[in-house]
Amino acid sequence: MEESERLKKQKELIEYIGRQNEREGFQPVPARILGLLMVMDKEEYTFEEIVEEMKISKSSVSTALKNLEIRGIIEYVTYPGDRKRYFRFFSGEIDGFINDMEAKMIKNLETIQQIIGLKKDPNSRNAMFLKTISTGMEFFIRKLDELKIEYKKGQ
Amino acid sequence: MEESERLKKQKELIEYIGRQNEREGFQPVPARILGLLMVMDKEEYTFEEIVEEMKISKSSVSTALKNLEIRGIIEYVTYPGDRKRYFRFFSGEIDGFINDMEAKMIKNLETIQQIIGLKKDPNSRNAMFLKTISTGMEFFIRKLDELKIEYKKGQ
DNA sequence: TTTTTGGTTCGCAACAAACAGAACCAAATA
DNA sequence: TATTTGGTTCTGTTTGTTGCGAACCAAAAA
Repeated sequence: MEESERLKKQKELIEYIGRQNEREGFQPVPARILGLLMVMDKEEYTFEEIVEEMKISKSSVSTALKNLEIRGIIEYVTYPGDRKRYFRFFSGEIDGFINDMEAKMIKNLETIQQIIGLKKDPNSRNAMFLKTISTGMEFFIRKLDELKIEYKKGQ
Repeated sequence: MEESERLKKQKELIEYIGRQNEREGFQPVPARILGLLMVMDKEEYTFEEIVEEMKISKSSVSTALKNLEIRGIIEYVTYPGDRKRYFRFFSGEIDGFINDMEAKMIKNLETIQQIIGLKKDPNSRNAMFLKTISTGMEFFIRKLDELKIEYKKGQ
């Protein structure tokens, strides 16, 4: 692939990732900055460089970076004798990814069990449905834990 | 637990589920209606009943119900000689839940692989990170498929 | 001490989302 | 045929979100 072609595709991918991230609850600006830091060949950007590259105001970039950092999605490093901060993508382990998923499932499971616990008739249509779902979720959560161990060993 | 106490807890749970659902991208009104249909002992509500119970305008209820139905989260039934529609929670199988999760993972995986494919230096920090994540995700996706089969057999 | 650098914070304007009210409509009933 | 029922659709208001510019600030450099 030609250089210019590759660059163009990278830019498109940033925009695509931006939209994906928006669906995950990110605001437009952080969503795209995250894309930038993941996709480009240059993997460490200063504040100023992000402002220029994305043509976003300083204030928005400032807010966005803080936001992403607090969430633990990016980090910054500094170099001796250089006051600038260099922002980069912070790769969580796959574990983090799976744990998030699991945490969500567990939260859902707890809610479902609360619903069941509050039903007058434990054999009502919804109660039965929810019990089935609950059992299934318990199964998958248990297995997910096993998989995490299996994966770690395999490494 | 006393009846009135139970009812109060159910109402609180509806509000809680409402907030949870909002985080998943639902608007406030559909989010809470869904809670209502899951939690209450009365498991089939007419349009009019929802309007009264939730104190929401007809227009909002109308939009919300359509919304929830299109997403396949609720359904309605009718009874002969009764023009009203009775809305109720539509329980997807646990499979649906897992499939959603898997679909998301696959989409993420594809994006990650695109990023890697567009890197100039395939050994850059981010490229290496992303490869690790990618491998991990492939492992979990594969295993998830196996688990689905195992679970079905077990039933 | 003054200026520059590398940002942060505040207030506001533009825009988008959410909801209510009212008008509307088709099917059933009187 | 006229009215009621069970909703739907349209429009305007309210509310919330986003992002900018400008003012600001602390640390470093001049």
